[in-house]
Amino acid sequence: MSKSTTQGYWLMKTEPEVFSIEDLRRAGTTLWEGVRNYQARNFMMNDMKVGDDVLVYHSNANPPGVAGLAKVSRLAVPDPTATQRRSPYFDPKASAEKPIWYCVEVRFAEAFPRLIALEQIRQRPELKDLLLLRRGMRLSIQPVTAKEFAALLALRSP
DNA sequence: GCCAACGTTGGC
DNA sequence: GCCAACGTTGGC
Repeated sequence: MSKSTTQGYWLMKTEPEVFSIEDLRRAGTTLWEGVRNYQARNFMMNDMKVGDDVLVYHSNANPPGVAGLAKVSRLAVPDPTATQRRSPYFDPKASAEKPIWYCVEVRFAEAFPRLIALEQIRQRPELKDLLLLRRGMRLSIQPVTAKEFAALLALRSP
């Protein structure tokens, strides 16, 4: 895959106790630091474009679900935490010359009045193919189709 | 806290 | 390159 010219849609997981949609609201923008999985990194490095829509998903939460929306605001740059010795995301194999890890910047767009709960998503037939619902799916950054994005947004208000 | 499913590591 | 051991993810 490589960067296309069409609108892209993504789902990005975050643990709300670490960084929630409200944290993103306060920050305005943030580098999506700490991704240490090659497949997820490759999505950020190769495919995510400024203006792509991002569903912010709260994982390891009670209940888990999509908490809000963001937009990609900057193309991937080296993840600064990879070379910060005191960061929990420090990777001794990374260096300024060979950063290994990259991250995009995202900008807060909206926090949903109500979480779109995982359980609610499971019940929607039009979302049955969502990667998130696939058994054993742990990928922290996932592509979403335009139809799935629209179907998810339709669930955002009661 | 449990544990299934997955990714990574490292010995061979 | 195989694969067992280990660490992590994340729903429950």
